[in-house]
Amino acid sequence: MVLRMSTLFLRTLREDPADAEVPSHRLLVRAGYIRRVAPGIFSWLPLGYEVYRNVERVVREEMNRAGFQEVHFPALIPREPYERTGRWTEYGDNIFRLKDRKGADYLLGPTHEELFTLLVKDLYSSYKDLPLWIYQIQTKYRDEARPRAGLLRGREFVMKDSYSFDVDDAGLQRSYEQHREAYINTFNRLGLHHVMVAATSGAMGGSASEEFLAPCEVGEDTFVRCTSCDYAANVEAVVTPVPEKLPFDNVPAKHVEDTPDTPTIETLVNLSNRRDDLRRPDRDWTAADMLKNVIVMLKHPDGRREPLVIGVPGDREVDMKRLEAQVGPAVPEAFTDEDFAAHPQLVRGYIGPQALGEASESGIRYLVDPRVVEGTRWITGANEFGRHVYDLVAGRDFVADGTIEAAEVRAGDACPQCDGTLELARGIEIGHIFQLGRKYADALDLKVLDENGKLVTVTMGSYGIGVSRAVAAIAEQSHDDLGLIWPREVAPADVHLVATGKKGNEVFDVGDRLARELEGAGLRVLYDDRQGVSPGVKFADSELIGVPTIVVVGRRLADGVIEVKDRRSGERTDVPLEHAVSHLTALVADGPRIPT
RNA sequence: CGGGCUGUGGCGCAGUUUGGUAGCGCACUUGACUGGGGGUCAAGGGGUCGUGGGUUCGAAUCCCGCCAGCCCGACCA
Repeated sequence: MVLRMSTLFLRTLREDPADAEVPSHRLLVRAGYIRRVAPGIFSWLPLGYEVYRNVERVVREEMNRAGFQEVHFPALIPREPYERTGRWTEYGDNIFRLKDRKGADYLLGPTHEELFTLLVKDLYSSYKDLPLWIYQIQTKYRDEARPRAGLLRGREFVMKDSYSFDVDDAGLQRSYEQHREAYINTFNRLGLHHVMVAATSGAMGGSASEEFLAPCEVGEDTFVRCTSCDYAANVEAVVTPVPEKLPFDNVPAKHVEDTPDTPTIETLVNLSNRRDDLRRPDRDWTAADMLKNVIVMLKHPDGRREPLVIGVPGDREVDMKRLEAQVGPAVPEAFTDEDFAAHPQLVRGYIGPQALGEASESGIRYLVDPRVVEGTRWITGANEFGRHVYDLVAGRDFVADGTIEAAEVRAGDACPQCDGTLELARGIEIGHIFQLGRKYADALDLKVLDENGKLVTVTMGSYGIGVSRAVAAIAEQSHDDLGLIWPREVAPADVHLVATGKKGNEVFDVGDRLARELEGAGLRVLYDDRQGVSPGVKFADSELIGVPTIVVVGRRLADGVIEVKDRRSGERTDVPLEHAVSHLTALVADGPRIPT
């Protein structure tokens, strides 16, 4: 393959597009890989489509190698299957809906669990047919409230989604692990740095799930990793290590105090340390000694509204995303003035555990952070305006209805697996693997006969890789001030051949011949054969476009050499013209050839 | 859905405060020069100034409405 820049459908931009903020978006547009059509919707230009297809090819090859079979579903789907699983409603505004001429409802598929499940149900009915692993590479549609960052969060995007079908949990576990393995291989080949983190399964339902995140500042997901062991988790899924219970024999009995003008934790801490009658003898009180009780209103899918109070140490906020992950499918909403009016026992700013709990008079569910273990000693609201209670001991003076992982996670928090501490980082979600279990099989009645002739519900896994997003993730991880730097496997060409010299100069004849010879040797060549374009422009374009190897046929041709530059390191090597083909062939030997 | 910002040629922007009939850089066309880091000169082509209404002799500019886009947040396998 030789792409000649004199005729290539390409226009590079000298300046950044105004609507692009993140590096991948900026550079992909500037280098002429993609163009925006509408928010979150893009067209691929020739160079971009080369890269896209390379990513797709790697994903496909790795899936096939791991034993998955490729199928292909429509993107335009009738309402009925999604109605049966409840997702026609659950997805809300996030799906594109449309009607056909008869007025029947259709949607553009946001994901395809339903169709896969129904297809398997259509064809299979015996345990002998399982396990089954099938996948597709499909354009997906989601009407995102706010598409952003170019290809990173689009409304139309390409995803590889696969599904495993097993008779039992042990089978699902094997399928899941097989998938994890295939994903690691895939991302390694794509040159994507990635971490696997424990995740919550969110709206997909199911139990175990892990995400593959490409660490990167513009990533939308925050995750933690341990600085000394291999623990890593999405913040939503971080587990707080439960401290040992404390003895409380020496803690004074609880006592209620007047604490005027202490609407915030900070003012309460200050007052407690200032007043002799409240001061702690051994050390100062800190925010971590305060038990902060945050009230929210849970809205359940059936419309029911339920108040919930969450108790967290006063030095931490409640992280709404973590809370949502815990209470799903219910959605936490703010507790309004009317809600307070309806619950007079709750005094805003002075809520304390004594009035809480399902067994209490209020009957309001009270969940605490795992750090609030038996024996811990707290200052907290007295359920009266302007008053707090001191030396309130968990397990002695109050009992919560349970614990909840809703407190914010901070760098330096303890690792749940070892003695180490956690650090925070951001990443782009490039893959997600789920053990779905029987949610969809139940809803769609997918059963097979087991070896005893008994009907059993199939258990499923669902697995996704964002193919178009991966293009952006690679660009995000692999660029510099001058432009993109593609890993060889996905680069739009193996070598970027630049001929530079006066119009009609022999460099163009040599360039033409070299391009043909490289093509003959199986290399993919991007050839800058433009005449009358200054060398500066050509060099700048070659760096912007980001092909890993840049070959210059120019001034040094007089000495019988061409220059070979490594885009990433910037290293240059002079190579005698007669060795050019063998040198370059060896250089890209590890990379892909023209697919046969 | 809330907050902020922005809509002027393909791209990036000035012009709006103070109304006078649209400009700069890049890109594009033609010619000449130049030929190793986005080069120079000359001549060109291309714009419903987001949109609808209003004020005015006259509106990119002032007033009212609407639409769209971007960023932050909410939301989101």
